[in-house]
Amino acid sequence: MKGRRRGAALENALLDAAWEELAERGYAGFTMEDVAVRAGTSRPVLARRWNGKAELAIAAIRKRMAIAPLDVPDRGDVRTELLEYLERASARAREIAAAFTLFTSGYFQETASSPSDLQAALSAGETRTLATILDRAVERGEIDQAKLTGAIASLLSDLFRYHVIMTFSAPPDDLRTEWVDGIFLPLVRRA
Amino acid sequence: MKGRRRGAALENALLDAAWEELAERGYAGFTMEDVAVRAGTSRPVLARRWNGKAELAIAAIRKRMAIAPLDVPDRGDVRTELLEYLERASARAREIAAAFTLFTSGYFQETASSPSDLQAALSAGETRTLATILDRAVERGEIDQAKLTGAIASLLSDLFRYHVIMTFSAPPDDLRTEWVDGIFLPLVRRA
DNA sequence: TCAATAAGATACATTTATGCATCTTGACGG
DNA sequence: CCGTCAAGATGCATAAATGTATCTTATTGA
Repeated sequence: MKGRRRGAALENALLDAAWEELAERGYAGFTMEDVAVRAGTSRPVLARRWNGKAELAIAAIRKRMAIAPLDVPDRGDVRTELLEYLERASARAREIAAAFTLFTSGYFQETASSPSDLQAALSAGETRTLATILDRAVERGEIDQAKLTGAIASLLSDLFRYHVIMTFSAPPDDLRTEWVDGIFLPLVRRA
Repeated sequence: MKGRRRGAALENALLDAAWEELAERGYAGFTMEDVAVRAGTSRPVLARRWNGKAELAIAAIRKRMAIAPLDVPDRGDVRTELLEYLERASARAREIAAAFTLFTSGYFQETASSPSDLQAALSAGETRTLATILDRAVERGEIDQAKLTGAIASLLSDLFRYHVIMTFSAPPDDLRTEWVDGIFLPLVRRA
């Protein structure tokens, strides 16, 4: 027996339990009951804090996303920064996959939103980070502004997310390197 | 009153109704009851043919995928063939999105498969089509075999599917053209 | 030390989807 | 023309999940 938890300590334990359930079973198999059991408590405790499973799931994902900030500092070199960006994003692969099951599993049918809204809602910081890296690279003269069309500017994050969504896991190191050296940089490098 | 349907005619009507439900609500909101009502019949008629909603949904998607074959004939030019490939694939956007909601909404948790199995199961023909186009292009000497790494060879279909999954709609014409002319061909063109 | 508050347990009603059993009736084949 | 079989309707039992009300008890703060 380790006593009775209260306030923030309890809430953290509840969100952690919710996250583990989400990561293991996806939003489809996500139930308040299972979360309560895993957290060693009962449903009313959850019901007092969140209205329904959707709210709980979002709160759990948000907390988890906040753990690993995605900002990449200026390293003086695009390639280094892009690889670092992909590496950090990879640490969030399971969070992204979990968030995705949320949107395709009925949440979006209530809010009438499509999964791309997830991009705006949860990974706003992610795309901003990439944009910042590319802006710096343009300033340095490493890449050509004119070659940065919309499709190309989002190419790396698109490839990354597609991989995560399809495999439910992070892209391996060598694949990330291939994206950067074999695809992205050749397309935008200054002539 | 248009009389009582039987056999194959009835089965087609059931699968069509199931497909419309899937496309409208996604797998999460997909119920046998709703399908039966839409088809103008009752649940036992469905239960006699399929065991559960997963089987029914898969049958509906399969039937739908079979409508528009994806083979692209030899046009003598890669660019033409790639654009045609993307155009035909676009006609299937809703099918792909619907299939995807199926896999992320609980079906895969029963079968312990990840969404990439969907790729293998449902769009095997799709990737084969692209591979065929690229093989022809290599033979013609239009693109460089050595440049066709794994990530690049699947680049177009990856971009296409990512777009479909995120927006639940087909990529517009100009975006497809940008993928081909602005991204893919520059990467693989013979020096 | 004690009162207030919230954690935790338990029980009940409700909702939603499903499987199955039964029964009537319409359509097709011999 | 009629018998057979399946379509279609209806009802019931079940299972899973949720919301909520109630009650006990541990913990915190005055």
